[in-house]
This record gives sequence, C-alpha cells and structure tokens, in this order.
Amino acid sequence: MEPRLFQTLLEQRACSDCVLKPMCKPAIVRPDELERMSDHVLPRRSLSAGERLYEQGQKVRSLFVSQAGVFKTETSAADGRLQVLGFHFPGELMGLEAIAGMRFRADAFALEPAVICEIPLSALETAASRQPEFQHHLLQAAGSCLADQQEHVELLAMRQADERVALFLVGLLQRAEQISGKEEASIHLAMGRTDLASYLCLTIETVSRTFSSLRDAGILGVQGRHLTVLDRQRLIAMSGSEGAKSTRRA
Amino acid sequence: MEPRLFQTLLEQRACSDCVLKPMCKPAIVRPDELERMSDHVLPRRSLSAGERLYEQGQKVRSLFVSQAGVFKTETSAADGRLQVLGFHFPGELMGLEAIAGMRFRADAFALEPAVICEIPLSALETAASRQPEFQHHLLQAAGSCLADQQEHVELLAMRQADERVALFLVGLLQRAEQISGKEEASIHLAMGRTDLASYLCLTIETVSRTFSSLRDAGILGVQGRHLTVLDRQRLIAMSGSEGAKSTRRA
DNA sequence: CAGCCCTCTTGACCCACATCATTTCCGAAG
DNA sequence: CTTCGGAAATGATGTGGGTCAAGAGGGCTG
Repeated sequence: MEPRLFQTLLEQRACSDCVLKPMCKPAIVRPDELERMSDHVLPRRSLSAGERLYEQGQKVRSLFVSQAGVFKTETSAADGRLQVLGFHFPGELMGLEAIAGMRFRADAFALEPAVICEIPLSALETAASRQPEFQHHLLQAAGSCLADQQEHVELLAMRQADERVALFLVGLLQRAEQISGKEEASIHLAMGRTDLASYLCLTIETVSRTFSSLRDAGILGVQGRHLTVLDRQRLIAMSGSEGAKSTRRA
Repeated sequence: MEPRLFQTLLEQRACSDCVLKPMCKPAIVRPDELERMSDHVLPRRSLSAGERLYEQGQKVRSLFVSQAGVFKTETSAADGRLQVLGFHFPGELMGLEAIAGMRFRADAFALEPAVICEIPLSALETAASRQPEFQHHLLQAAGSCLADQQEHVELLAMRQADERVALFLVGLLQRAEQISGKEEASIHLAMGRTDLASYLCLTIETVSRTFSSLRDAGILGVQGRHLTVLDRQRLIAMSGSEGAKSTRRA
C-alpha cells in the first residue's frame, strides 16, 4: 500500500468521511445517525503487518471493520495446530461469530499495514434499535458473513487441490473487480503461502505445485505474491464454479 | 419419534405454548411481544421424512425454526455434486445465510417427520425494532450460526478421518446432553451414512470403516443408526477437541 | 558486496483415503 | 414365511497429495 493513501485513511475522523462508506455495511445509515455514531466509534487504530487485532478467548466488547488492509482469523487447536478460518477485506465486519459466546473464537492478525475501525457492541445495538434501516443492514452483514463461511465449506468440499486454488483465485479476482469496477488481470496476494495453504486445507508444497502447474499451463503468471491471470476462462473452468453468480435455479 | 409427542407439537398454536421456548432463540422475548408475534408466525407445518422445506435459489420470505425433527441443508454444485452443509436441530434458526442475497443458497430437507415454525422476515424485523431485547437475541442467533459454521470448518480441517467422525459424534452427544440435561450414552443418528459422509467430506465407505474400527476398539456400539458410547474418554481424546468447552485461553 | 535468513519451489517417496466390487444386513411388501 | 431392494459393511486396489529433504530465490543487515 502506498504511504499517501495510508496517511489519508489515518486522518479520517467521522464515518461520514469514510472512503469505504459505500461498501462498509455497518455504515449504511442515515447521515444524521452516521454522525451520531461516529462519536461512539473509538478512534481509528492503525496496525502494522503481523500485528494482532484481537485474541482467541478474549472478551468481546467491540466488533471491527477494516478500513485498509487485509486481516486473517486463525484458531489454534488444543494440540497447537493452527487453522486459518478466513481472510477479511476492507469494509468487512469482523467478530460477529464471537457474540454468541461473548468471547472471540479466533485470533485476528493484520496481514499488511492496516487501519481498523472499532465499533463498541453497545453503540451497535443502540444504533440498531434507534434506526430500523441500520438494523436491517446489520442483519444483512451477518447473513453475508454466514454466506461467506458457507462458500468456504463448499470450497473445502471440492475434492481436488487445483479446484480449491482456482476457486480461491477466482474469488479474489471477483472481489477486486467489485471494488475497482473494471476487469482485473492481476492479483496481489496479501497472505503468504503458509496462510493460504492453511485456509485451503492443503500443504504449502501442494499450493506451490498447483501454482507452478497453472503457470506451466499458461493460465497464471506467478512472481511470488503477485499473480497475473493469463487465461481467465480456463481458470474459471477449473474452479468448477458457475463462473459468475449467473446460472442459478429460479 | 413417538407419535404421541409428535401430535402434541402439531396441536400447539402460539409461541408462548412452545415446548422449545427456552431454547428457541428467536422466541426469547417478553410475553406480550411473544403473543403479538405468534399472530404473524404462519401456521406450523408438518413435514414427512425426506420432504423439502425450501429450495436453493428460491426467494426468501421467511426464516424457519424446527420445532421437531432434524433437517439437513445441502447445495448442488454446477456439475451435480451434492454437498451437505449442515444439520439443524430443533430450536435452531434456518435460512439466515440467505438474507444477504435474498435467495436460499441451499436446499433444506427434513430427515425425519418434522414440525416447522415459519417466521416471515417482515415479522422478524418488526419485532426486532419494537423490542431491543429481541433484536439482541436475533443477533445472538446469527452469531451462533456463524460459530457453528466455523466449527464445521475446523472439523473439516482436522486431517484424519477418524478425528472428524469422533468430533462429530462428540458434538452430537453434547447437543443431546444439553437438551436432556443429563449425561447420555446413546446417540440416534437422524441422518444416513451418505449424508454423514458428505457432511464430513468423506466417502460412506470410510465412515463405515471408521465406525467399525471404533466398535472393534470397544469405544462405540454400532447398530445401524443407533450408536452407544462405550468409552466416552477415548472418544473425546480421539476427537482432538478440548473435551468440553473448558480449557481455553483467557 | 557478502552473508544470512526466510519464503518459496522442486523432487522422491509413501500413506490415508477414494474407488471399484462384492457381500451382508434389515425392513417392507407379498 | 419368502422375496425384494436399498443401506451398510467389508475387501482389494489405485492415487492425490502429504511428508521429508534439498535447492533456489530475494530481501534484509552489516
């Protein structure tokens, strides 16, 4: 991330100024409610790459929305095995899965220099009861988290390693295009091979080999974390997904 | 399920009568709000085993809570592969993952004769804005769905087949004990081996062999869908879970 | 620039589980 | 009771990807 943009984000104060407002789901509220809410939102915090946002087992007081920078959430099992549960892009709500037990179920780490918006639970519930529209969007946000998780399960259920990798890349591509609005050909991976492998339930060797075979097949350009999509159609075909969200039963 | 209890459930009219009220999360509201709500809840519907509750792609108008009977949700991929995403026990909210796109992302089937409570989205949102406490519980329910999904991902991430099976069984056992309040030794599987295998991302042969090896090890009694836990400790140990929700980092 | 460390890649081998093929079990229907 | 059909169990065989073991880059620091 360029330092200029980074600095810009740090200087923001109110939700109404937020560059991400259009896609920051909790922020879709009436302008006046927005201003009132920004009083409750704690000052934005910036994190450096690798820094921890919250810890597994810690009591939940706030939810978080990334303003800049990708995060990962990761559980550590009893035997010490780590498992990456998800990646969280700017504008996405983090921590909702914790509110049932009031404790975070995973650690959250910034994968790159990041800016985070902290929303106290109390502020969230107050705003939701004052403002039905906000409540609606909050519920939508919850639903969309749930849908993401389901997609992850579907991804894991796809048997072949290359299908999983392809599906993941197509997902990244679509997210990037949704933001930029135009067709993208390059992907920057915010996460290393280790996190990627854990997320896909593969080993780093398998991920690496899959990238290599995609490169050899002329589908993907691979330079470390920078990928170039050379044959979009074949990548989508490999992923086994219906390409876009088009063909669905009515 | 015994016919007597089944009939009892069918005869209920209002949410305030509901035997499952204590654990039916959307129903935890003030008594007066409860009565008002039961006017909006559509008449309970009974389904026979195998009947479909809703269909993938169908527009969402209501969410559902099972009053009796276990359900499964299942997606069919483009190539026809089926994938069981979850099992839903009485008292659990179904359909929340659909509200982001306003279309169901999976089919839902009753696995046994069932009674379902249908809650129109409009009623849900009205009740939530009138009643902050209800809104809170709705959010809790969403969080708990999310937590369940995360647990499923963690289960799939466990490498060995026997760990997955053991973890699944421990989960069933704990759910059963949570309801009955006492320690249980027998498990009745509402689902067949095929659905179980799909849910665990294994083949039915592997599931079957795992059951057999658990039986041979003296850990489990297996008579079709009726299981008996003979060595609780070893089953928990195999599952790799921390046993109960005990040892967690503060 | 060298030296170091860390991430990524590539290769050789092997095992857990998928796959294919029967056989057994059990409940429903006659 | 016998017959039938679908579900489950068991056995034999194959393979995708895990595991172990070296390299190969590439970005730091001194």
